[in-house]
Amino acid sequence: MVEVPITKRFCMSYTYKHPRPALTVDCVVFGLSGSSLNVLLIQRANPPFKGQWAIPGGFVDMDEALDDAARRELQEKTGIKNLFIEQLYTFGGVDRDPRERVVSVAYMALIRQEDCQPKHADDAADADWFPVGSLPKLGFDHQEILKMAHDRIRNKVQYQPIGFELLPRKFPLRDLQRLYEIILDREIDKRNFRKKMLNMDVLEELDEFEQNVSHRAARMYRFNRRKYQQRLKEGFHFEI
Amino acid sequence: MVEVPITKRFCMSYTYKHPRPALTVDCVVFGLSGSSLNVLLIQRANPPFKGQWAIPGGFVDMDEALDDAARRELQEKTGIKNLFIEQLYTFGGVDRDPRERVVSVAYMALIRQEDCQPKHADDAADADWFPVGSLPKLGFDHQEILKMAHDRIRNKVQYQPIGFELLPRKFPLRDLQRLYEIILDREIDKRNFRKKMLNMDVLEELDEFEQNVSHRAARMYRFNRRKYQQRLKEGFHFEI
DNA sequence: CTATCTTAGTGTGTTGAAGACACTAACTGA
DNA sequence: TCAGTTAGTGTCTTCAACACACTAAGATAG
Repeated sequence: MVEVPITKRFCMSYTYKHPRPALTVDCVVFGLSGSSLNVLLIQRANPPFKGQWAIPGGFVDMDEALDDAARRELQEKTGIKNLFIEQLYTFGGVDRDPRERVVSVAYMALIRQEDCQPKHADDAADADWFPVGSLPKLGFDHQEILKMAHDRIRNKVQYQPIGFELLPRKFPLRDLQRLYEIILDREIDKRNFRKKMLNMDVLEELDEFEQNVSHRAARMYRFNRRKYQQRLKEGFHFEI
Repeated sequence: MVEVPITKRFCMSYTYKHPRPALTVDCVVFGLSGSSLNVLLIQRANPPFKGQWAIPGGFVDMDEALDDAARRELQEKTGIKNLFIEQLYTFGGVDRDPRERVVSVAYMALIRQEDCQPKHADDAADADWFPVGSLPKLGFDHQEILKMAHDRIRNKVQYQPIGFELLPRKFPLRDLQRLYEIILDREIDKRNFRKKMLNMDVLEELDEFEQNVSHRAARMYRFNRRKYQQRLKEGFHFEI
């Protein structure tokens, strides 16, 4: 069971008694723009699937944990450091990659889209946001990964306060409601939504209001993580 | 990105330009006995952690998908072929294994415990069932894996009909209730339980009764997967 | 065969949350 | 000051969750 690289220094190659799959992380990055939930995709600069769009990803270094690899990858692609990530699923079909066996640990990340200018990494011809409703054809099994991520966010947003990761720190309730409407793809009654959300008592009512709107300005709120954690301990469950 | 083994035939070794972690699957196998939820553990025959208990696992072959590796592993350890498995999480901390970097895809399996005689594989000194409430000290990060599996089954049993995987095909409602009481670790009201369960209309009422009991015999039921699938499409949600 | 023991099997009332629903308040700009 | 736009608010109905206790059926022992 013990396999040690026998050559390392001089020829930079690594030898094992048994073959090993390559290990990568792939990240489905969600962002929210005015009216749609979006995914960050990169356009592949190299074969296979050259020119096609795919979700960003890369190899796991030997000295970094999986989460760290995902974070690094995302920082390279988006420039953002401390974003919300969560492991999604590991895809290990034998022929996922036409070149060789590659096992990929997929992550999901949520990001405040306005904070982020997609960067063109050197392995990408382009990088851009696409609404989840109208995605281009994707390379590899990324369609499947994306579907799983979409299912996951749609589910999870309903019982964990992860939606806030997509909004600015301070937001009017209208925007929070819109977020849920976009992700869940259904209309929500304004009064019931406010009642429920405010009753959970995890939002902080601020003495600030929207700026530069040509109508009554809405009050701003902020998610209070401290209060949320505390309420969790009291047996509370976030639910929308 | 393209790494091809350069030697293969003669010395049976595999060389890559970059180092690769070893890849394993580990399985948390749950079974139900009279009064407790149990986990199948093996006692390690070799270092590291020799003599300590651990969850069964092994290396992923190059020509098998991850799920297949988990199934194979389980068949080797329990002799059972078609059991319920579900991918849990992938553990990839840098120092999980003292020998070298090992990334492990953890699975959860549910099994009808009475159908299963744990087999002593050659890498195990022993194999046995332990109640989740009183586990021995475990090697590696298996404590953490097990906790995650336990959390997962406790959650999932409430909104997916996976509990049936732990029971014989035909069972009295009492046993089903007991299953939930054991897994959720709380008492459930008999009338409410029956009302709810039967109203979901996914159980088949059989014309069979318990045998060899010294009191009124309970009617037997069977989970009807076909009906369940059908009801799902109608927008139904299993919930207990 | 009768009494006792044990578990199976059943219905109702109360309470609280979810959801449907429409108007007034506040601010802007012409 | 009037028109336009969005913010912000309360009540009623309905349905599911939960609490709760007795009768029915079969087995066994005297």
